[in-house]
Amino acid sequence: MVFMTGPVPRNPRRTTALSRERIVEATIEILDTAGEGGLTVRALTARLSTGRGAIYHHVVNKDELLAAAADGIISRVLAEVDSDEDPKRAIRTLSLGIFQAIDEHPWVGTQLSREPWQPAVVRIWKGIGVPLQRLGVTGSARSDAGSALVNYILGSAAQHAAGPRRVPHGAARPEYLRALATKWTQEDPDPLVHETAALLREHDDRDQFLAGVDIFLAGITAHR
Amino acid sequence: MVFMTGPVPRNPRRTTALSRERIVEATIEILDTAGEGGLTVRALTARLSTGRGAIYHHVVNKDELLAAAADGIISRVLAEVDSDEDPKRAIRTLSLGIFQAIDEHPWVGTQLSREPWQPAVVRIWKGIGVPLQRLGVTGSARSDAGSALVNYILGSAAQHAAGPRRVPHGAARPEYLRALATKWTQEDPDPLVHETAALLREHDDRDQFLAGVDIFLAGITAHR
DNA sequence: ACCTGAACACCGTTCAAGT
DNA sequence: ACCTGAACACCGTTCAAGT
Repeated sequence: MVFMTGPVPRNPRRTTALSRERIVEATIEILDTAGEGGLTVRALTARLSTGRGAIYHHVVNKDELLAAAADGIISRVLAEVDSDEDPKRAIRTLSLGIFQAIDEHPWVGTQLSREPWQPAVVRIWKGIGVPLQRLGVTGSARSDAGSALVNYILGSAAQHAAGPRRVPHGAARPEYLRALATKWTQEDPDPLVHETAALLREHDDRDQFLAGVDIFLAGITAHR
Repeated sequence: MVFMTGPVPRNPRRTTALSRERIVEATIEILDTAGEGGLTVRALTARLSTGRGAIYHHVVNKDELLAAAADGIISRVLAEVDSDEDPKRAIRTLSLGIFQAIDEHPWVGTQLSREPWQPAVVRIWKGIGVPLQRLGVTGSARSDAGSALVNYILGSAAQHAAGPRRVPHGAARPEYLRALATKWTQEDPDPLVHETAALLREHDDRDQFLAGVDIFLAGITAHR
């Protein structure tokens, strides 16, 4: 005979105590595997084997959670950039690092466009500001140059995260781009659209992103 | 004595029939007055004096509604740009027009970053492509330049819509920027951060945006 | 102090029933 | 064909009750 004082709990109890770090870690795991739509307080508390209200003891709301998760990714990227490098090279390395991080974690691209003064974005401003200074750009010229670069990076990141990133580089990709190009040319007889559509078929997002960074660097130098 | 066959309907019946145009119009009105958070299917159908399911006869879902509303704003902006103008001037006019539209309708800034091939974004690509062509930029150089400019514009728009735009240019603004600058300098002893914070106090988002467009134009010319 | 999970006040979308 | 509004399957957040 079996004595039971209540229903068997569905989730085994945690072995480690809850903490902000553990919660953010689990948030990143869910975002990476299930995407932004998959991040719900219910999914998060299920994974952490805890009650729904528990996370509100460590974090004020879901927005703070997303900002903390994005900062977790971005701070790792920035930690890898060598600050002794040639300034232009440092800017290219930094930009590409952010681009690649967003390619791997598309939800970061969306998140960075949501709140300009969240920790991750301030980190990027600073990461761009240092090499610009070493490039000899000072005062309001540095503000302008920094703002231009940061907004370009964040804009490319968001567009890439929402679009081509979702299509793998494998078999499905050329098909997807061809369908898109066909749709454009059917809707619009303009030869400009036709030429753009043709280029779209063989373009690479990463290369195009880096070309944009170089246009910027050229403009900053010419501007002086 | 009064005969009633049922409860009095809470909303008076519409005088005009429902249509996609009327629905998009009402969507823009709600977004402008109540913001993105205020746009719910319930609020929309209440304003249109109809049942919740009615809009699904004209529109597939809420995403399509947001994309159509954004396209309504952007197409008006692009219609005003004079295509006979000097190409560089046309690019500045177009960029500023989009920036100002997003300053007035911040929800557009958020929406444009959500889906790269929505009608409003394709319209912007084309609007930038034409003057670039007239500037003598062709082939993959035009792809690169166009992508750089569009991503810069959309990135600036999203950041502006989410941030300083929310603070009016009146009395509250200097206070807000001073508080932000103070927060930065307290958290970080780096002199670079201090200098940036000082510049932040007196910076103007619109001017900084235009300075970025000029850096781009300089870079495109230098790049050639 | 920290955690639990039911309850609350919402969502977008569907669909049988009406006109 | 178009519309209605109840019903469905979710949300994020709160809070009394437990340990």
